[in-house]
Amino acid sequence: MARRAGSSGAETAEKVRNAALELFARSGYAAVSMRAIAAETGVQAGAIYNHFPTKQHLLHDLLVVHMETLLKAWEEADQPELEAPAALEHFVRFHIRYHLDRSREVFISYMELRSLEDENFGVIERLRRSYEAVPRAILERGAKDGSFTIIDPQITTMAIIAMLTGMTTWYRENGRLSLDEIEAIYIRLVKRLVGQKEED
Amino acid sequence: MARRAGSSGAETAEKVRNAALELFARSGYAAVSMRAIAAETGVQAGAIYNHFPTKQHLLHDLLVVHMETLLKAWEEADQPELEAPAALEHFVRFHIRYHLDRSREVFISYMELRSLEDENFGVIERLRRSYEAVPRAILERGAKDGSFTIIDPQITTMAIIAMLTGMTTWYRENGRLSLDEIEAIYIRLVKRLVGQKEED
Amino acid sequence: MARRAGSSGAETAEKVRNAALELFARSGYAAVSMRAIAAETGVQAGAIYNHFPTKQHLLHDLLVVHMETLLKAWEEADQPELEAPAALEHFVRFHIRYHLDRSREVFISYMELRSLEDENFGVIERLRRSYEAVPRAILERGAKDGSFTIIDPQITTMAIIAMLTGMTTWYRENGRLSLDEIEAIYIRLVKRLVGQKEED
Amino acid sequence: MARRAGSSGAETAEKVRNAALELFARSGYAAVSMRAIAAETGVQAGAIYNHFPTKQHLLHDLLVVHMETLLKAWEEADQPELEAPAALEHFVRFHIRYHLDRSREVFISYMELRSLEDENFGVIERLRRSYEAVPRAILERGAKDGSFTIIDPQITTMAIIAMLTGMTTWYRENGRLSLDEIEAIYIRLVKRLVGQKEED
DNA sequence: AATGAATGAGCCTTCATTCAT
DNA sequence: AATGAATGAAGGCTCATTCAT
Repeated sequence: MARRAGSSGAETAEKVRNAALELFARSGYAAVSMRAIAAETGVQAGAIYNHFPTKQHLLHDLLVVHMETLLKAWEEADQPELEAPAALEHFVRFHIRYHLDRSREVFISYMELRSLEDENFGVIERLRRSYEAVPRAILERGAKDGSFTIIDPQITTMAIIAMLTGMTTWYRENGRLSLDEIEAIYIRLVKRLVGQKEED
Repeated sequence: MARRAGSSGAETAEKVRNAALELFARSGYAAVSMRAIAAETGVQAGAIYNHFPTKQHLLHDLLVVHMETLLKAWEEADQPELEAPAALEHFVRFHIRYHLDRSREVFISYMELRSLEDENFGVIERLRRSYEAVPRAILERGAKDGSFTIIDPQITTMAIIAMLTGMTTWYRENGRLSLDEIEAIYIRLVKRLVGQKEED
Repeated sequence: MARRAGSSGAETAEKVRNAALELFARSGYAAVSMRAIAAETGVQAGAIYNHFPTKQHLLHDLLVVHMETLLKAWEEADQPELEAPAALEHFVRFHIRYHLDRSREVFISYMELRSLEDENFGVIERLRRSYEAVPRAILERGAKDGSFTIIDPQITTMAIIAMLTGMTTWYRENGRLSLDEIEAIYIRLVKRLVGQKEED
Repeated sequence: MARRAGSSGAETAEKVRNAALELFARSGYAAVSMRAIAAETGVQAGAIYNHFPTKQHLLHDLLVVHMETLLKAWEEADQPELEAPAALEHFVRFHIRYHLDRSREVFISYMELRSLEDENFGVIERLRRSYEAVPRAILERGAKDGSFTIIDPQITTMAIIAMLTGMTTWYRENGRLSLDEIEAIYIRLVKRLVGQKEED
């Protein structure tokens, strides 16, 4: 049998991307075989190669798309007119929601950097830096206008990102706290980190 | 030739453990072959099986030893008589130093949990919980005696650990800040997270 | 898009034949993929199957066409009225020129016989025998009329063909000797093989 | 099962070489799979890699060993004190006997040069030139001392080698002529090519 | 007549593991 | 306790071929 009626290229590529995302997140890039991805996608392994030239390209593609989507999502969410405190809160909300929706992407984009070959690694690394620049800029703005008392902008940025992203590790839909509650707590924790007085 | 003069069993086991640690940390469990570990150790692959029954056991062994050593190290470092604020500072220092010294163990103990088969997974997970109980207990002590204003002990614990451990990701020996400086910054950040007034 | 404007069926079949010829000669039948032939032709692999039912048919077609063209070319070149010595010289000239022009066909017709499935093999083998009969008949004619002193017609025939065909292995356009010079030398060598006195 | 009692490394390597030789000669390098070689050898495909790092190395090894054995065999057979005519006859006998004994090696050493990667190709090409230098030197010696009347030493050399080697293509043990008879015929043909008077 | 997507088999190679030595 | 050779299963990828479009 060749192509089944009704299947289209773009559709398969998307299904492959999804299957790979799920499996890479669950078991790690190296532990997932092309055959496993194919099985999850509902095609033979060879068919994947009509859409991605190598397994490495597939990972790269996943990571690039994730980072670019993240950056674009922020661009759209960004409200540049906000003062630093409101901007920071806005960013935290955005980051939590976005990363929870895409926990698999987040996970592999942190875990599988080492699985990328050199050149691909650089591309992703640069995109990631772009994203880290977002909270950092807010921190520096708040530091300048006196609304924050930052200890060290660079380290505080990394601390905030690590703290927020760590959430994807343990968050469960039916846990003790609702997402809204968790979000509220994290916002307060971040305010403390940047030395902003709490109103409550 | 069987055994090379001067090599003893325990010595080889240790060299294997070291090689595996290094390689797992660099490339991930699934991406590292027994042959690669053997090559790094200076023996043939078959020889590893005189010391570890399977690759999975080797990983398990590494993680158990790491977690147990960490717990034992804390037991020795622990100064139960300290008040909560001093105890927290003590813990932060301990955690940073210990984790920086063993960044490879830390890394794989976070990354390769998923590579563990079910039973082994449980063992490590329990040990990890034991360690997380340490800062959590300090937080709760400080909350009770009024020296901290904790928002949520559970989340704050996870936040602190994520924040501190994240450091292993970007710390470089010759970076902008010395280890002492970084440590001092992190201590201040942690104090903020627990709502402790800064003396300085 | 289906067919590109300006391309016609017969045209594509010819381009495929040419590409296959080139690639089979360079790398061998088994080492050349239909995709490679398609790429060289400027179409997708599937398109080849509109012109040749299988890869094996393509090879067969190439060899049959080559042998038939060769035989037909000889039929046209043949000058039956020539005496044996002149006929032999005529044949040598013909063989060298023809084989040099079609070195790729010659090469694969000698190399890829083994890649042919049984039935196809027989067809080509028979055509080849027909061609070998040409010099052999000349030799026997010359032997009978006393102009040659043949040691053994069969072996001498094979020796002449091997000798002449070997040329395609090392001949280079810009070598030490021109084609005319090489031809002259080979004619003299062949005359020696058949025991014909040299006039020069 | 690991190793079967009684099997040794060198033994297996030799069996692999033999199987590969046979199969490469019969079907060509590209058409023969490692599995096929393994099956013929009586091991699993993976076992071959204990002896040869890649399929390409296996081919290269086969060709190098063949050419070196050939050169060494000639060194031992060579009788430098012989006059050119006797030396040539000696060489022809040697070449025919040796090439008939090793027709598979001869065949692939001519056919599979193109299957060698560049560097490997160079090694074999050089060895081959060394061998071609042998008859050429004899021809030049005989030309100088007047026992031969060579038309062109280079081309005559190639012609002789092509003629003799072509024999491996059609020789059958139970053919019309015995090996001794064929040999005698070829010696006479070669003498004609070098312009030596026949005594008989 | 051509494309693009798919299949199912097969390829070279590597792997965890075993075992005679 | 180590080597070296082997197994059997898999892994990434390619291939000849098919077929809906």
